[in-house]
Amino acid sequence: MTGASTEVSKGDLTRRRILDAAAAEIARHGPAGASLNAIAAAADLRTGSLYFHFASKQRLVEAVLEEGIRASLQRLDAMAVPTGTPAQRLRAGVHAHLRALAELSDYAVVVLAPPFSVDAELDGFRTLRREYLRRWAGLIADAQADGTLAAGPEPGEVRDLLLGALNAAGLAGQDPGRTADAVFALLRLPSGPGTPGGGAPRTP
Amino acid sequence: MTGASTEVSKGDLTRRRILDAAAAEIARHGPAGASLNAIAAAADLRTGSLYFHFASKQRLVEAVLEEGIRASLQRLDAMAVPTGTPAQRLRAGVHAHLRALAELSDYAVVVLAPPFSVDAELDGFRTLRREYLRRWAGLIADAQADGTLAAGPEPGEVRDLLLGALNAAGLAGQDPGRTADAVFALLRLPSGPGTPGGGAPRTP
Amino acid sequence: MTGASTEVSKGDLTRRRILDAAAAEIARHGPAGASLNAIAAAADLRTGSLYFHFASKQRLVEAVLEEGIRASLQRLDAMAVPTGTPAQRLRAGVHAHLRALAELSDYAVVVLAPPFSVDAELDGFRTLRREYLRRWAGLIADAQADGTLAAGPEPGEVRDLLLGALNAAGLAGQDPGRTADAVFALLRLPSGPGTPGGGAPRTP
Amino acid sequence: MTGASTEVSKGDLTRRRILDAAAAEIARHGPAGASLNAIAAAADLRTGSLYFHFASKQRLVEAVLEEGIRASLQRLDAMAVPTGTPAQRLRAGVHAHLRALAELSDYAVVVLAPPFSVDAELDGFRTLRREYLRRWAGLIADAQADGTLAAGPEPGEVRDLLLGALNAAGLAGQDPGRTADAVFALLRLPSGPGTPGGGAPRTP
DNA sequence: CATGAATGAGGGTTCATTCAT
DNA sequence: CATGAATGAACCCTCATTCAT
Repeated sequence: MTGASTEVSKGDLTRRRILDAAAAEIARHGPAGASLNAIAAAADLRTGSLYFHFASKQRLVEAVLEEGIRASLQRLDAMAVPTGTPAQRLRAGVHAHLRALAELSDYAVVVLAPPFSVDAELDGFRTLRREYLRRWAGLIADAQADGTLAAGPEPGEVRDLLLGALNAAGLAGQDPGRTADAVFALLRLPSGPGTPGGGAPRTP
Repeated sequence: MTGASTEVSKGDLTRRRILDAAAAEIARHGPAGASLNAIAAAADLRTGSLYFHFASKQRLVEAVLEEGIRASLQRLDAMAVPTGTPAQRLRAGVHAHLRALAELSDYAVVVLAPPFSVDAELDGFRTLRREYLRRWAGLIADAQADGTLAAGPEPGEVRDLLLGALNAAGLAGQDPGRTADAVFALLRLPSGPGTPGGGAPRTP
Repeated sequence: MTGASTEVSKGDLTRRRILDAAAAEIARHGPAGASLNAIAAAADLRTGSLYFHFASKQRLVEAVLEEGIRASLQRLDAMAVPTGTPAQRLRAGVHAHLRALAELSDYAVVVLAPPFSVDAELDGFRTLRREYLRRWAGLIADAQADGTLAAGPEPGEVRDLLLGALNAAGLAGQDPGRTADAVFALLRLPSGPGTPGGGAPRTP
Repeated sequence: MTGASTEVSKGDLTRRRILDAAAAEIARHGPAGASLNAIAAAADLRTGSLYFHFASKQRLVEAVLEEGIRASLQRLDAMAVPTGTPAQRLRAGVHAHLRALAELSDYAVVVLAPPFSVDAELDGFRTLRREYLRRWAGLIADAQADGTLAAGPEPGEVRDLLLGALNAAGLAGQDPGRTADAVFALLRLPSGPGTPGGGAPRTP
């Protein structure tokens, strides 16, 4: 054998390079406008070599989308843990989402800006995205239940508005900390003692 | 007779058909992914004929973008008139924007979903868009000045968040009236007597 | 208008050039092995230009096949007219088929040598081919009925054997007249007065 | 143990699997249209592994052709033995050819449907094929000499017609026994006592 | 023996664009 | 105004082939 079981093979590294290049291309030109030629060039490969790692452009796009939503979900799970008050958890969720936007950059753009033709089956992506949205709806519902957020509108509606706001700021390149503060202020959330450590966690 | 100045010529009608078809194509596949063949087919023309009306694909895209932002600006001007309290004007602006989203459909998608490659010069579009954003920043600043909105964050920041929220709801096809109510509730705006006529204007 | 109604347009001429080039390519390499690049080059066009005249390679192949079987059927109709004795008509059919092979060359090869992947729908072709085979089965049945051919085997079986023999000779480039004489001799058909004019018609 | 000379090694088995898969692919899509990827997949190998057994696609095709003609020749040798009357030997040859068509299936198709691009050198195949055709010409000449077949046409001509007829029936999947009977009837060969054992040998 | 990974050439197809008619 | 016809570049993809492991 050539190494321990946790070793990343040469193929895995290439695959990652392709994914990164694809995320950048798709972020810039959309799924339909993204060029495999450009992606291959950015990954330092000939175009045909992509097909050793992904069966089609469609599959490559799908992998990028999945990767993006998977990483976002992971961040949300890590921060918005089920302990704490609804307000605390809501604030943590906001921070997680903004962090994902900032850290995943191209992947986030791809995932979050999808009016355009994510038309195909993409089942893996859709499943993960639904899970992400469901998680958020839960956070919102709890916050509505204890009065942190206005109780009238449906949780799904509120979630769409909130994520829409966060995405717009994140895609525009706003600093996550500032954005979080602004959102909390607009929503009239008490900013003080809710967050452990007395302040909003910033991205490192 | 081909004379009277207010008459819409055959050419103008064709131009409009092309614009509508282009807006739909771009909304579906993005500027890069939109096909002139498909646009021409939807407008009941041969592809080459497009070039009588628009000098290039770039110019056609530009015209669609301009048309979308122009119509949005027009709606904003018509509703958020400089009379009334800041709160009233803010509420009117929200209604105008949601209305534009609902009524302009494809054009709105094109204008509002812009991470992707609006790469070229597009000066006309950019000028109008800047004007639209400036107008909104004004509404926000006034609302912050009288306490309707939290005063901490910068007006531009707030505007991006607010429009981001509205766009997300609008693109998702939410009912404008419901969305407006939800937004006002979240922002803790008094919903009652602020709006002339005693309630939120709905789209007809 | 630019000319009389029977005029062949520039497009029609190009279409014919493409068909001829395609027939040659397909005859040489089979449908699957035929290259649109090569066909376009032989027709003095760039590859993409083919698509103005044919929607796909599949459609082009289909058109070649149809053209070949159509021309064969036309020759059969012209020669094996329903007057005359069964023997006369059978002999005329043989001459017509051999003539088609000789005159249509590439088209004939394409039509007659089809073990390979004529996999798609090709309805037009199949209909014409069935008609051609039906016509031949009729000729054979009549010849069996009056003793010209042995009566035991089914007409369809005999037709397949006979056409198989003719095709093999034709594709090998044998002279049609010689081949016809050989076939008649093997089948012990009286060669003399059966053919109007006292002999087998030769290709000019 | 890997030793004994009659043992089939693992490599030989793999080689056979490749040949079978190649014959099927070529039969379906022609030599030019056949894909090494598909062949490898059908043989349960990665594409690159084919090159351990065959130096190139060309060589693989050549091996399939050789195998097909070699097996046909072997059958002809086994049945059309130089004892017996010319008529008996002709009949035996017909049976041998039809049997080869039925039993070799894909290999037979590949060998017998050769308008398409057997373009390369393929010396082994050509030599064997020439031998096969020479053998047949001998059978025919003898049959012409004793009046079993019409004496006019050249033996090579007759052979092409006869094999063309048999191939057409064989490729169409006709039952070998029926086909043989039909051929003998059409050629007015006495069907009775000529065949040893009093009847046409059928395929088991 | 076989695979994983890559390559360059070519495959069929669609693209935006041009221009004579 | 609009079309028919053509083009060259780019598209996504598959090919046969190589070679280190």
